[in-house]
Amino acid sequence: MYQRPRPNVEDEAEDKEQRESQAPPTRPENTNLSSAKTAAKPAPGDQGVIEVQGVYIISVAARILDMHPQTLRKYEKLGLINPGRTIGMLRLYSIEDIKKVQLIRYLSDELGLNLAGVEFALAAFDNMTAIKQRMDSRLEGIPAAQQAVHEEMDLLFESLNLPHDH
Amino acid sequence: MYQRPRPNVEDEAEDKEQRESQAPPTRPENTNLSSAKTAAKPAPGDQGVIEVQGVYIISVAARILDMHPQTLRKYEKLGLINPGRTIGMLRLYSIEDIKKVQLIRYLSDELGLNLAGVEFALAAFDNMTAIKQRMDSRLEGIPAAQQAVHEEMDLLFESLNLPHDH
DNA sequence: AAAGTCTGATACGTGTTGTGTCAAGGCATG
DNA sequence: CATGCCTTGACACAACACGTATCAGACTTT
Repeated sequence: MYQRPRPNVEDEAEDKEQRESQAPPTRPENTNLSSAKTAAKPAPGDQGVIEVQGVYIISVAARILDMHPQTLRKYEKLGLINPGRTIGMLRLYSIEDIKKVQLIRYLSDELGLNLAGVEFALAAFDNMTAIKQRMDSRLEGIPAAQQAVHEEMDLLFESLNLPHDH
Repeated sequence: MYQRPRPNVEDEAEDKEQRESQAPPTRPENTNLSSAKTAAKPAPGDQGVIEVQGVYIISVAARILDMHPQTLRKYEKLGLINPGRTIGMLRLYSIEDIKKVQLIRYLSDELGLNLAGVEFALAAFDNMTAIKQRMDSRLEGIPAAQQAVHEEMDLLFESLNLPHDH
């Protein structure tokens, strides 16, 4: 019933990367817990290179979202989200991950989409965002055209009934 | 579970029209069967104004599509399709209606979307098509910009895994 | 008049979805 | 090292969605 994820418009560029999950997660090179578990403010000695702003393990993320941890694991298995990992393979949910789950819940609960539909919609958003940027850079020297494209693409996003962000 | 249809980007323009079904169908002014039922080629005396190319009653449409008539009625009740009517309120399926049902079936069977997802996808296609045209007309004097927008929007359509047409 | 369609309702089998639980093992921390 | 939370994988269950099917009573078409 479930299909492989749709071809992404960004594919021609980066190709060596993680292909929006679907492949089993791999152990990261360097991360450990002990600064996560609750909102991990950057350690005083940090050089600000990694810049972790808020990272939660699954139990905390589930409590924040008021969802079952198994649901989050299921979403990840289906490729809908892609949280980071500690060296010990613990899932680490960033603010963006949390927001994405909230978007998924909106699409599912409010619009009535099933998970295949959510996958489709997320891919559509990503592709629309990418295309918008591509058009923007292709119209570099023509500010009037950039303006028109911006306005119309924003209209398009609004027409898809999104809550606010993304 | 089901929401009202999303706001359409074309709304600001035509507003008196049929709002993509959802309202109960009304009796048309002038149509009768007798040239439909099988592919109705235009009668010899036709002035070519109406230009009916192929119109089928529900039983024939269901046979063509290899689907149950109840399924077609259900799609219409949900606002996914909007076939014409005879004066006697018999449904008349045009070639475009048939194609739309085939698209619905593709989205449902192949991509696994439920009907809410199909509604979302169809609305997305319509809005994308409308936005593309609006951008095109706004970029009238700038062929280079029109070219870029056309190419990128076509890319976007491709990325949504459509079969071919639409 | 016969055949087919209309609307509206009800029903049923199958599949999806969120949630829940279990087992066996690994990591973090006191 | 013991405790607690995490990991993966599997299985289960209630509620719901969907396509199909059927019925009744009225209307349309030929």
